[in-house]
This record gives sequence, structure tokens and C-alpha cells, in this order.
Amino acid sequence: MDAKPSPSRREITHDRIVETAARAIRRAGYQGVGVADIMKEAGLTHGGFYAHFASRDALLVEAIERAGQDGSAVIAQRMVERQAKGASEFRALVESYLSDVHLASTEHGCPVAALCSEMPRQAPEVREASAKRVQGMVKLVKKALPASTSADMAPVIASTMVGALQLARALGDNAQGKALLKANRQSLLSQYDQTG
Amino acid sequence: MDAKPSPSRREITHDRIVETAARAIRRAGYQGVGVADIMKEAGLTHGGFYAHFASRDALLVEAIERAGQDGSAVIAQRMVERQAKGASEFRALVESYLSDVHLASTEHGCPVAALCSEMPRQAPEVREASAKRVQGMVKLVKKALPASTSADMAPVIASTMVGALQLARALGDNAQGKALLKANRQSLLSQYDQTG
DNA sequence: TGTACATCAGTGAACGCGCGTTCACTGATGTAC
DNA sequence: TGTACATCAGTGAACGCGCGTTCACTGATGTAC
Repeated sequence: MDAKPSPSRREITHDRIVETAARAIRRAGYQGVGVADIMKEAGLTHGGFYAHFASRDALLVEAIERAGQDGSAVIAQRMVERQAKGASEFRALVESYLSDVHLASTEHGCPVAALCSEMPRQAPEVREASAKRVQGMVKLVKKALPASTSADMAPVIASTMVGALQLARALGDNAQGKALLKANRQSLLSQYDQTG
Repeated sequence: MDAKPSPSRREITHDRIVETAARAIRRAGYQGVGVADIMKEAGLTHGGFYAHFASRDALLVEAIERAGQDGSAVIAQRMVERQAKGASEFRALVESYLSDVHLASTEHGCPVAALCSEMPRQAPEVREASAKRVQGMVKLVKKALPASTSADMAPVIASTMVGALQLARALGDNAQGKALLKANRQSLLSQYDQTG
């Protein structure tokens, strides 16, 4: 998968810090994670941080990018499972994204849903990397749209999915949150999906 | 409007702090505002804070409640203007909530859109007050639904509106953000509104 | 294979700063007579 | 109306703490011969 055959010790460590941060920002928010926290969670001391990153914001940029890859990979895997059972690509996306599992696993889920309202308040470089993730989310939806649906609907369906997951989490990982999620699943599927 | 005839000096000050905080949390996020910041913005020194509030979180609870009242009042006023020009209640809501003005005025807008992804990470008292605002948002939509639309659609339309405003803000107050907003307006109106 | 040295990733103490919170005090307001 | 005193809202210095960042150092790794 990787182009480079064997990464150096430095690259391995760098990668572990980014991976840790990608989880931490989704769990605690951009503003909720500190340099020392992340280094400790990655099994290092905070002093070495600036040998890897120019600043905290530089780490956040790499972290949101990584979180996007990770979140997409998790969704893609759950979609494959559902498609293997006969679901359409669109149904697989909606059922995966708006699942109770995703509701409960912010740390390994979609970074857009986890961080959306904090994005406009970040430093320019972090904002831009965050906006790219929003565009990625819209593309993900566009790609899974049924042939009968106009591509113009992608931003609308993406808004619904991201909004629904966030509102459900704000209501809590309980009956209320799950009910809101279910209502959104049913609506999206009945509107755009013709399959079983 | 007020039940009490003349509020004491203390009550007036308390009110001013809460009003300032209600704006500040929408502008900077729950985690982005400090006790000293708010007191200074309210024209006071930070030492007096604990004569008014038991803790920072206690202020946040009052601030999110106030932000909800303020955001609702602003939307209600813009809806009245549109309804006076012949728009249906639902059209007035969609056009007001998903307006370019709302996109640009986070500080005086809907606190759910401004704070949604931070809500699950707050202290229990702040979480609960935040969840109430989410419920209020769903109720606002339910109340404005056309007679032909099932009340079950309220959580879905609320998710779409909150998600759209947030994604648009994350993309930026520019052509991209405005285009996403417009796509959502058009979709909601063409699906649920029969009027001109 | 073994020794000598250069490179470099990671350590841990320290920096200035701002945070939430506390508290002794001040000075304005309101009440008693 | 005027004086004496109690009340109380707001001030500003101080607290312990954790933040992002810097830096002299350590000790492991890799290279030269």
C-alpha cells in the first residue's frame, strides 16, 4: 500500500502521533486536546513534539486529514458489509452513517460530524483542511447517489446526514437520539432509495 | 413584558453578563470564552463574577438558554417580514434560517448551529440545557410545517437546516457556502412547500 | 568483527502566560431616626 | 432635610494549575575504517 518500503523510526513515531491526534480531536474537539495530552497518549513526552510539528495547528491540520481517511475507511467497510447482503450503495451509506454504532463512536467516526461547529473558529490552515473534509463528505454522498437522483441533491443529503448525527449526539446516546437518527434514516431511504 | 416592575441593580448586571455570554458562546464556542473575557465585555472586572454565578458552567447554562431565546426571536422577526409579503409560514422559516444573513451572523443566530458539535462534550448541566435547545429547534420546525406534511418530518427537516447552516459556515461565508445554503433552501421548498 | 565517532530521536526542566476561582477591601446605595 | 450606620455590588490582587513552546542534554542508532 505504501510507496516507501520501510519507514524510518521518526516516520513511525510521527505517524503514531497523528493517528492519536486524529482520534483525540474527534473525541474532545479541536480545543479539547493539548500537545502534552496527545504526546502522552502516544507514549512520548511533550518535549519532543516540536521535532515533529511546527506548531499545534500544524498537527491539527494533519490530524483532521487523517481523521477524514479513517472515518471514510470505517464507513466504507460497513457499507461493504451491507452491500454484500444486497443493499444498494445509497442504502448502505445511509444505514452505515446514521447507525446507532456511529452515534456512539465519535472517536472513530466522521470528523465533520464531530467537529463541524468548531471549524469556522480555527486558524486559517486548520479551517482550510476542515473545509476540504466537508467537500469530501459531499463527494462521498454524490458517489453513492442512486442513478435516478440528481447530483444537485448531494449537498442536501450530506447536510441532513451530518445534521442528524450531530443532533442525535446532542440529545444523547439514548432513546431520544436513536429515534431522531431512525426518523432520518427512514426519510432518506423512502425518498431516494427504491430497493427493499 | 416583565413580571417584576423594576429589577434591582444586581439583576440588571446579571442580565447583562448573561446577554454578553449568550453572544460570546455563539461567536467563540463554549470552550472559546473565558470568565474574564465575558466580564470585561460586559464592562466589569472578573472578581465580581462569583457573586452572580456558582461557576463558569452555571453561566454557560444561563447563556445557552438566553441564546435560544435570542436566536428564536431573531428568526421569528425575519419570518414575520416574509409572511407579511405573502410567504407561507414554512417558506418563511426556511428562507430565514437558511439565509445568507444567518450564514454571516453566527453571534446573533441559532445557538444549535453554532454549538452543536461541542454539546456532547460539556458538563452534564450544560449538556442538558443544550439538549433542550435542540428539542426547541425541532419544535420550531414542527410548528411551521405545512398541514400536508407529517409531524414525523420535523426532526428530519431540522437536521437538514442545522446541518446545512453548519456545513455552509465550514465552507466559508463565500460562494461555496452560499451555494450549499441555496441548494438546501430549494430542496426543502420544492419538497414541502406548495406556495409560490 | 570491533572500535570511534557523528547523527539524531526523544527527555525533562523551564519559560511566560492566561485560566477558573477566592477573598479582603472599597465605595456607593439604601434605611433609621 | 440631614446625619449615622448597615448593606451590598463591584474591585483588584492573589492562588494553583495547565497551556504552548523552547532548549540543553541523553542515550540509542548508524556509519567509517
